[in-house]
Amino acid sequence: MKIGELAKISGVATHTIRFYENKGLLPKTNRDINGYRSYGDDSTQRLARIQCAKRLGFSLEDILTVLADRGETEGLDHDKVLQQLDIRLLEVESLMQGLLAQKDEIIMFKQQLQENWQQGKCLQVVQILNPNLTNLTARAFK
Amino acid sequence: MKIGELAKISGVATHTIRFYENKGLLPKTNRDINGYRSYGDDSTQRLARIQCAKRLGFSLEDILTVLADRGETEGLDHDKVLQQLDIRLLEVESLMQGLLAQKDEIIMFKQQLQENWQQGKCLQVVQILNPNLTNLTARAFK
DNA sequence: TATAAGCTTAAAGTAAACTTTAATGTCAAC
DNA sequence: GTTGACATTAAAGTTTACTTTAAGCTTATA
Repeated sequence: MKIGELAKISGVATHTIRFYENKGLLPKTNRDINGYRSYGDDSTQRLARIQCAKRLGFSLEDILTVLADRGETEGLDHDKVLQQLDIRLLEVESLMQGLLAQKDEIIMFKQQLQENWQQGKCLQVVQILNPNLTNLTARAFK
Repeated sequence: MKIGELAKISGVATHTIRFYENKGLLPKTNRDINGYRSYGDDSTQRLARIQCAKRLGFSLEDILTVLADRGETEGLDHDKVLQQLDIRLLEVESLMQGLLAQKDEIIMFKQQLQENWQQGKCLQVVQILNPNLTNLTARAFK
């Protein structure tokens, strides 16, 4: 399997796969005579694991650390894994609270705006908001 | 008022204030004879507006765009501002849904982990998680 | 008078997870 | 035999909102 096919199957772009290999997230794979990377089915699984860990909220750095530790004699500690998941859970909940606060703030702002345009303390802010704003992207916190 | 005092009052660090000035978010201010920046009370308001817009989820870029447009004859369009707020509201809700999904996934993962350690499809992933993980930071999506 | 705190600048560094570039090589099809 | 799709590399670029650094003035306090 060449890198393009793996990319299609896994849904991960070719350059991302190479990037992962560079980072050490994926092992160096065999090459065909022409120098092209040649993958087996285990590669799909490996990529799937990375995607899954990402969905759980772990960074590539975290995953890398783990991969580096593989092959050591010791197994993984059940409780410690649970503990890490709990830490992440708290983080996620905290993020959700932050977003909720922001949502409320926007809603309140909208209400005030609809009630009295051009007046009041919070409306000073309106004066710096402008209809031509674009590029609103995901920026949730701080 | 020197920059340090403004920083205390506004809760924005001195280097951040200079950074904002560089970006054009704050106007170039008067200087004392010694070259120090000298601020009036309007600066606190200006900073407060920026902070408020940030709380609503707008980026510095967005805010900058707006500030650049100030001084033009035309006022702001009530409806368009509302529209922008709605867009941001949708974004925030989408982010919240993403986090909720992640939370559920972690919880399910935990359950499976507690039920049967070392077995099952999802537990393959556990095998790459490791107790030494640190540096879990806010990474919610993709 | 000495020391510490505060001010000045421009430029580079930081984080994360890629993406893009450039310059080139290989393969399958028409 | 040429076109187009796919492969290779290392290195630099992207994004956002700062933070840090370096090297040097100025001011207030003891």
